Amino acid sequence: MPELPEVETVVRGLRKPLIGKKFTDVIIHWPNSIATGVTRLKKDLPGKKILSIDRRGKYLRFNLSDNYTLFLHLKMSGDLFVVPTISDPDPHARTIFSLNNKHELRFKDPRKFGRVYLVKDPNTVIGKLGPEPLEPAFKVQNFINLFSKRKGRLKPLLLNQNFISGLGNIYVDESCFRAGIRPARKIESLKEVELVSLYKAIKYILQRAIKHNGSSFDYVYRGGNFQNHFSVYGRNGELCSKCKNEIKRSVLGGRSTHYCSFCQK
DNA sequence: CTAAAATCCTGGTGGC
DNA sequence: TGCCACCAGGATTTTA
Repeated sequence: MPELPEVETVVRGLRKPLIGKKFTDVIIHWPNSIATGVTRLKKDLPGKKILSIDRRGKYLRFNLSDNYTLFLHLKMSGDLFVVPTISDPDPHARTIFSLNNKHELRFKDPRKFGRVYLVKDPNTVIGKLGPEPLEPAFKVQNFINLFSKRKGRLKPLLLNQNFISGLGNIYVDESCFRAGIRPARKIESLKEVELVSLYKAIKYILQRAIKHNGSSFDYVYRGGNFQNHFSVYGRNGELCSKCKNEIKRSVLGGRSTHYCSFCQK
């Protein structure tokens, strides 16, 4: 489900209720989601204190005491809530992290694609991720350099987390629209001036989406409203806001793709 | 090599 | 109302 702006929004919301708390237990309703093993998680997590929470790509990272790191990936339908232990049970809560203050962190995930990792070495989880698009150190020249020797279509490359981290289906389509580039463009055909505008578009779209607390959908609503500002995503059949031609939909890399065939070259 | 398709899953929607 | 095909914000693996 969530891409960089949604994960960032979740992280910001979890800091206040979680930092300084300790895990006391973990209840696992879907063992397949525990990527680093049910036994290890049950044994090693209780007693660990949450020192800080941040994000790397689409992974939430909990920095714990004793140099442990807990990573959560929400995949398509995951979400996280901190609620009192006495709250009504949630049928979609696949993993429940008990805390030492009569509250618990619930990993809600209807589609069960989400994953939990508890590790000592963070690189085993995030070691291969590409650069963070919003890091100040990530300059336009760094972005341009990424494209050398790359082949194929633009969109699948931007979705590759080892190329650049954090982008997903929505924000790739929106960024391509803003840059005036078709998602299906061949990498080799991209001019430097186009990569510059793509770089700017990605930063602009992600920052603006974070300001709106990300995007919400019917079945995963978390308060964000950037879905009301989509230019092309999910708007196939509607008219382009810039040129009034029809927004098209195609399938690229197995993903639904939205673009304006007039504005995007 | 690239690229599409299948896979992991549930749930909502729209057509008939 | 029921049934069914299809769709979904991700990412990896298999097949062509």
